[in-house]
Amino acid sequence: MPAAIHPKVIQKVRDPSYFGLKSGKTQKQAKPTPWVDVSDDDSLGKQNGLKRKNPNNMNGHHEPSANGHKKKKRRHSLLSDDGLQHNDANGAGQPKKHRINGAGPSTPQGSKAKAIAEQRQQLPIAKGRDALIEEIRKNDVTILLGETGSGKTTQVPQYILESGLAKNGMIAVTQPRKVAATSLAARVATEQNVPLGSLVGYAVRFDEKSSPETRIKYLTDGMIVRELMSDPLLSNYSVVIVDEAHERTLRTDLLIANLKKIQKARNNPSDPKGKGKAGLTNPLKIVIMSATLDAEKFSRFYHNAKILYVKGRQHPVKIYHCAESQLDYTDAAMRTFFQIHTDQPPGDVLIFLPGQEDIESLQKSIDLYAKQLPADKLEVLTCTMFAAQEHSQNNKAFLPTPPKTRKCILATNIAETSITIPGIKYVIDTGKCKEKQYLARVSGGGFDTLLTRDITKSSAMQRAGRAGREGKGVCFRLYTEDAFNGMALSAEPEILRCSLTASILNLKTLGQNLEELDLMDKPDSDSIASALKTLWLLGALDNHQKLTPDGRQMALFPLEPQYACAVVASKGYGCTSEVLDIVSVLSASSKLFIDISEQRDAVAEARRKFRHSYGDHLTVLNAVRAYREIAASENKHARREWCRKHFLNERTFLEARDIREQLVVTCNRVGIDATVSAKEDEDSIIKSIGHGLAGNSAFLQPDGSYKQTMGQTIVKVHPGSSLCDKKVPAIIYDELMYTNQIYARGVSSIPKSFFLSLSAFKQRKA
DNA sequence: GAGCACTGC
Repeated sequence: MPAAIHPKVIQKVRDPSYFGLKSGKTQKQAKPTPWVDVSDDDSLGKQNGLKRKNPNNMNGHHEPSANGHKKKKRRHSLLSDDGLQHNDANGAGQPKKHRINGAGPSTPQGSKAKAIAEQRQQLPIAKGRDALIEEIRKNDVTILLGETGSGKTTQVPQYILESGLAKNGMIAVTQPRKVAATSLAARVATEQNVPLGSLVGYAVRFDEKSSPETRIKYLTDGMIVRELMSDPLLSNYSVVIVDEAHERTLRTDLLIANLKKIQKARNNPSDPKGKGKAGLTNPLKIVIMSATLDAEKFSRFYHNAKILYVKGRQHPVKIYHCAESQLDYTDAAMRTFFQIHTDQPPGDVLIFLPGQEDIESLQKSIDLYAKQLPADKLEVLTCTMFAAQEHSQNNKAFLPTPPKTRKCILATNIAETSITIPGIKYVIDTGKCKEKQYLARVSGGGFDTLLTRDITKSSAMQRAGRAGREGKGVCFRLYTEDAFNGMALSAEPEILRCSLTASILNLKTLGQNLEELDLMDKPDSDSIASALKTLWLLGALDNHQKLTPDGRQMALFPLEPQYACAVVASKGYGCTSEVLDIVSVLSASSKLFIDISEQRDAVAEARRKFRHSYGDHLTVLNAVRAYREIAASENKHARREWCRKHFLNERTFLEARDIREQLVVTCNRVGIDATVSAKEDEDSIIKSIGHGLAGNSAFLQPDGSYKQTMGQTIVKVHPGSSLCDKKVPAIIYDELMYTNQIYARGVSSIPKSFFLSLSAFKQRKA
């Protein structure tokens, strides 16, 4: 047995005959196929809602198989002569549904871009254009339920613009992700035949292309929530389109709640906060766009707003479920892959797995077995894809598949929404994902968990859909149909499973209290109490939960409140420059230190060069300083090489540089001199950070463990930390993460006496 | 002594 193989792989590897590969020649599998076909040939994927003929299928309160029957009847009763579906007979409690396909022609733009105009007209939504505009004209709030490929995100803003519905302001289209906002804006600018940034623009963090002529603006949900802080009525916009609302990101939820408030104020002339006070003459139109499932919930939230439905364009995907549940999903995935490989026509395979560890071990198993395939078979090329992996590695999945080869991509959720890989014909869905969940604890400040769990129905549908982007596809689910039916409909909204500290701080600057806000889903009181306590500890709120002057400053920084607090505190310690260096790296989206499992020793060796005896925060500072020195003297290529050699992620440095610039601007605004440097006074730097992380601290116990200062939890220093194995009297940490144990990550040593001075400091303030 | 899905300002 090859010595290089990871022990976990050996455990998973079986006799090749297990899936029908024997001594160089292929044969029908020895084992009966474990799959049960649940879709009939004429309506592929119907039961899973991938090719929905009935919009009501998507409300998902019933099991998919039962659903078709029950609701079909209702749908027919909704049909009327004008080609729209009216839902008048269904009682007041039910939201109204209209089908907008099949009405009215649309007007092509300009004669030059004829091809583009034709393309636009081909989109499923084009037929419903006039009906859609009419509904938006008549109603303050419209819910648009559009499937993948309907064209809603690019077309609806243009229809609204062309119809003159947004005469008095811009049309905002919000997106949860930056890439979506920028690329959609570029696409729509092309369709309008204008330069990007003129009539059509976008605004995302670090990047904005817009001008006074901009009428359609794509922006991230985070961006518009920030805008809310300086313009609480969003007076620049006359239409706000919330796209991908079903994802229920924290920021989308806050936006949706505020939009309700804003609309009431702006559309009601007698409201003192509305027309009169703000001098606004333009009422606000809201369009909520959702891909699946939760449309009725949005409708209920907005006083039973009408739901419009538009069909998508997606190739049929045939779905197979396992006959029995699988104990080992990586092993099942491997058997399924080779079944596809031996029995099915050419086409690339995408396997969804929960995390990096599974991906790497499965890749090894597949590669090992692929070598034993008979020569007349297609070659197997495996690619991996996960967030922590270098970009260049992730991008390999996009390269065209070489001739006589079948590509097998092993990916996490990254391939579910964020990235679309072309050429996928087969999807293997393990039914598992990892999800971060915040466990609020009023004492000790709560911690994150990151555990493998079952996916949701909408996630399963999304994964299957990845096989039908370019043609007919097949999806193999490594779980039974019963298991599918038992899955939750969609993921819990983010607001129910993350720390609310930052949101509460931001809302406070708007004079709002989260617990009083009319939210679609309200977080539990523990979560709110824990966040309020943290903000009080940071000195952002006083004893009456009122925003302090420091808190007002903290809210202006695009940082976690803990780090914003550290920046504000750094003014008193004279080390703002260094604190900015550290917090900008810590708030970058990817980690600075790269871990490559095969090169563990080399990684540890390289890391030693930056290691600081105080711990991880000053280790980061050392790395930043070293990079800055290299960057000053070396060219781009040498910089990249230096980063590679030291297992540092250069993209993190570059992103941190952008963040730092933004923080400097904020510092200047609130009167903090960002150039003040502590030079070698490292104690000051740690103390500044300590102000932010005072709630995240633990003392060494006589038995050598660390116990929280604010709670009873025993925490372990994460093995990736520079302080792992070191015993120091007191530590502060960036976060607690529960995986197998409760680990403190991003750990620094701090003098115990600091906490005494801190409480004195707090009393002085109170 | 052991491991980490994905976003956003």
